[in-house]
Amino acid sequence: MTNNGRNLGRIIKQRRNTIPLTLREVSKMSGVSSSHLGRIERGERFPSAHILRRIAKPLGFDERQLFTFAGYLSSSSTEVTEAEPEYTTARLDPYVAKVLAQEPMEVQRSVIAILTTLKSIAKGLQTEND
Amino acid sequence: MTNNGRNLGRIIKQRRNTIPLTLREVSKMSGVSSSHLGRIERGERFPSAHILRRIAKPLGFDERQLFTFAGYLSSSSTEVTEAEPEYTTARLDPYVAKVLAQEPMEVQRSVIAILTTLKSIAKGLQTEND
DNA sequence: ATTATAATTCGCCAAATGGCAAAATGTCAA
DNA sequence: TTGACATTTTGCCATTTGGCGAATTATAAT
Repeated sequence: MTNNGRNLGRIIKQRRNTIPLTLREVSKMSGVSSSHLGRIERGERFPSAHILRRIAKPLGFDERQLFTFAGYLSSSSTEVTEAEPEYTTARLDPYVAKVLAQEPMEVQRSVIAILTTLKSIAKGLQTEND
Repeated sequence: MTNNGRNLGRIIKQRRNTIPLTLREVSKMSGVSSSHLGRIERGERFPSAHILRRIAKPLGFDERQLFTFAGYLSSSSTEVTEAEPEYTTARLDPYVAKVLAQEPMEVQRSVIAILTTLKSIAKGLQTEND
C-alpha cells in the first residue's frame, strides 16, 4: 500500500470515471478482478507492475508514464527516450485530444473559455485565502 | 517465480559475474538482501518492480530494458510512442490544442470531465422539455 | 590437510498482492 | 415504497515477495 498508493489510485479512478467505465468493464478488459481494482483505486492496495501493465491500455494510459507515476520507473528514465521538443510540460494528453476532437468547433472553444474563466476565479480565491 | 524467472536470473547473474561483483556487494549498493538476490539469480524468486529498479544501476542495466525483459513493460512500449492517434475524421482546433497543452494533465482531464457532465445535464434537460 | 575468512544457500517468518464469493450500496422503473 | 437490477465494497484465503540469521559451501593462506 505504501500510503501514496492513494495518489495513484485517485489518478486511476478519475480516468476511469472520465471515460467512463465501471470497475466491472475495466475488469473484463484487463482481466484484473474488479474487487482488486476497487481496492487499488481507493488506495488499499498498491498495484504490482503486472497489474499496472494490464490496466494501462483499457484506461488509455501510456505504460511508461503510469510506471513512472507508480514509482516503478525513475522519472529520469522516462525523459531519456522522449525525443520530444521542449514543451515536455506542455503536452496535450492524447485521450483528451481524442475526446475533444469529436466535439464541434464552438464546443471546443467554449471549453477554453470556461477554463480561462475558472482560472481567473481561482486566482481570486487564492488571494482571498492567503 | 513464474518459472521463466530463470532467464531473468541468468541475465542478472551473468552481468554480476562480468563486472565482477559479489552478492554482498550488490546488496550493499542496492539495499536488497543478498539472500534475496541469490534467489533471484537462480530463479527461485521473481524480482518485484521495486527490487528490479534498485538493482538496475548497480549492475549497469538500463532500467526500461530490464523491465521489458522482466515482462513488466511491453516491448512495443519501448519503441516510439507519441505517434498521432486515429482522429482522422474529427479534427482538433489547433488553437484549442495549444492552450490546453499548457495545462497540467489533471486540468486537461478535468476539462473533459466537465464537458462530459455538461453533456449529460443537457441530455437531461432535453428529454425534460419534450 | 587445516584453519580462517568470505560467499552463497537455506529455513523460517512477516507483509503484501490479488482472486472469489457474499454483503452492502446505488439506481431506476413500476 | 418495493422489487429487480447493476455496481462497489468487504471478508477470507492462497500465493508470493523479501528480510534476517544460521548453515553450508567455496577460497585461500599457512
